[in-house]
Amino acid sequence: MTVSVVLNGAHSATRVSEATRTRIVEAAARLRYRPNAAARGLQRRRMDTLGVVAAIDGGVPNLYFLGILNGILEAASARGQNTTIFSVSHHWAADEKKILSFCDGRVDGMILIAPVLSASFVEQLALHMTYVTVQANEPPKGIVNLNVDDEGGAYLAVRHLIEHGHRRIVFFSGPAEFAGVRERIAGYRRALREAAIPVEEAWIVPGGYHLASGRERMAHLLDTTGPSELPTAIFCGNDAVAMGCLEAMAERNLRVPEDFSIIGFDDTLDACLTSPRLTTVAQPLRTLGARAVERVLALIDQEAAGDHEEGEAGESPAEVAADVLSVQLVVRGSVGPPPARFSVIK
Amino acid sequence: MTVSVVLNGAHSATRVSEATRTRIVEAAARLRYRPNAAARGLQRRRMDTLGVVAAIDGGVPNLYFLGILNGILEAASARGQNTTIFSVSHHWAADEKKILSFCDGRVDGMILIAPVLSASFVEQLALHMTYVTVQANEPPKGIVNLNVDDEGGAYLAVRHLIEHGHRRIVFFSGPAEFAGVRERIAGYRRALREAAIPVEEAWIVPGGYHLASGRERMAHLLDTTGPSELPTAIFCGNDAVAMGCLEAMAERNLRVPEDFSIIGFDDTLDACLTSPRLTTVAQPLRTLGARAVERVLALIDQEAAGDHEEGEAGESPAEVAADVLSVQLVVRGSVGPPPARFSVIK
DNA sequence: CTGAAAGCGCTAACAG
DNA sequence: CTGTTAGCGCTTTCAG
Repeated sequence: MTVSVVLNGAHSATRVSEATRTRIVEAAARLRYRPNAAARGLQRRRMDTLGVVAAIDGGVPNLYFLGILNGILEAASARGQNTTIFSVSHHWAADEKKILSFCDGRVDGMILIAPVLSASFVEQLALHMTYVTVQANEPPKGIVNLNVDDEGGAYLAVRHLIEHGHRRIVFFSGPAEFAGVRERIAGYRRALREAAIPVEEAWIVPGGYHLASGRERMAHLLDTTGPSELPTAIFCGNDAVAMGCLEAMAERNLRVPEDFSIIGFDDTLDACLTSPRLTTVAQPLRTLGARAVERVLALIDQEAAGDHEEGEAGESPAEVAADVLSVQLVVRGSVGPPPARFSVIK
Repeated sequence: MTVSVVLNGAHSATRVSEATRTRIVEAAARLRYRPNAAARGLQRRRMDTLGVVAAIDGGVPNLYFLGILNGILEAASARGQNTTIFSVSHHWAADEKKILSFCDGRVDGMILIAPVLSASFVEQLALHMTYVTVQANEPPKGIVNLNVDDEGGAYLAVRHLIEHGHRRIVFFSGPAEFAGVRERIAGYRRALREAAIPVEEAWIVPGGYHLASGRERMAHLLDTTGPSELPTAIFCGNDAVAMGCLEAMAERNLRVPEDFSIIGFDDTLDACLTSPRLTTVAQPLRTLGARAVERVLALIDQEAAGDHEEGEAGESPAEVAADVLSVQLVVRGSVGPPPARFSVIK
């Protein structure tokens, strides 16, 4: 009907007389007319909705997720898109079917946050849904994966320590299967190598990315190492681990940064709540989310266009934003010079 | 077609022969058939999706929201519902139009989290959408509003302080227009009254619910009050404010709980990250979210049923779960006896 | 400039 | 037991 035309804003060539226009608008108001999203979606083959798939619920508030989500929400809303959240367990493999079941046209595209992907799943999902990943463990070939510069961040952190005179630096790393863990180790190695400090393999300590793990590793280190063998600084794989370290030290009346320097990773907001406030490497979480939105939307549009005119492909592959975002060192109060108990080796 | 019947699980009386059933299932698999949510929604008048409206983005990660969201996500998913998030600015009034525009059938119901509602908006929204609120500033008549026992929580907190021997207790309260602020003040008064401690009106200090406000209020208190006039304990309107207090004190080398006892409210997870860990009043955030889901869903079902058979109304108003959830005191390390500098007044 | 007609993918009622 | 029919509310040609 004419109604559709006027209610959706003038449709190009078709102009409507002012008389009927107001008549329609009034009627709509009187009838409390609301357009129906389902019907519109059915017709337009577009729901204007993005799906976010993430393992939100780690028992612990997932600040990391919240940061990205804020970026997504903001960007999506700015482009008139809704956002629906699919929360999965941390066992991605167990929830693959569930995710697939969301491929029923209720969202136009998906953003998978820090997914643990299997090759077969990637393939299946691609069949039914256009999607991008953020910090996937194994960036699947052919899928857009947004990432941060883990290697560079770790390098920055460790170099910061070295510049303060530290040479005995332990790295409390993360679970091997997680995204970015390998890269952070590489950055740690590079910084040491550059300073001609030999890498002590035993000082790269793997463990979980949670507070308890940080506390345990620190406690273990403190309890089993002779005073002269202790490191002077700890580079922690994330902020939670760093906070665990802080706790373990507090329990033993050790001070930061006087007795040990501590540096974290992520800059989730709890980093400024510790005492002393944590020096850490900030990830651009919001930007990550916003960028993810841009990228899926681009894919969706491209696909929609492709349906109509198969040509015009590869129109601007040069314009795509980089998929690796840079990180930033945030200097706060948890790093100082090495304690006097060690002579600073020149 | 028969297809619909078999793909949706046996439809009561209509049984399908095993032969055609497998034929259909196979064909579906071969064709990579996916049902279409929009079409189904259009027909069933039900999207199986809930909307969550909240002001998520306070610049600061909103742990409060995240807690509720987790509860919602879990409960919704358990009942086969999706969740889409509508993020609004903190100026609810400015976003009323936006919220209304989401009433287009894409969600079957809404949960408004800590909304600031105007009477006219409540009315309008009710016209187009079934919804419940969580901790609305002014629980609108006739709308389900979930709440926690703010009064009781404050009472618990202050009594805890009193039991430790404190009698000089300042309350760093919240913004007057926020939900629960009045109630917490009432709880504070009740606890004091019960202990026959006169209420010093100047000790109920209003202010924002953020860290900086806590720091400022504490600094101001410390800087403008003679030592003999100082309180021995601070009851903070939320955890962020408590953390601000902690910071202000740390800056002056004051210790907790030796010099002052501090108690918070919310138990957002950062409460255990402070040093000492914060004694606080825990809100059942997850439960709040889960309960909200139950309630909207019940309303939606009821409404859907009402369309068919107008009767049978008021079938079980007694069964509805209470709308006020109880809170719990979480004792950690930030409360101790009053400092020796004050004699404990009997 | 306006309205009639077709159809998006699905479900529900009803004949074969 | 199976297939046909008629919309759900909207958009989009395409004739009046």
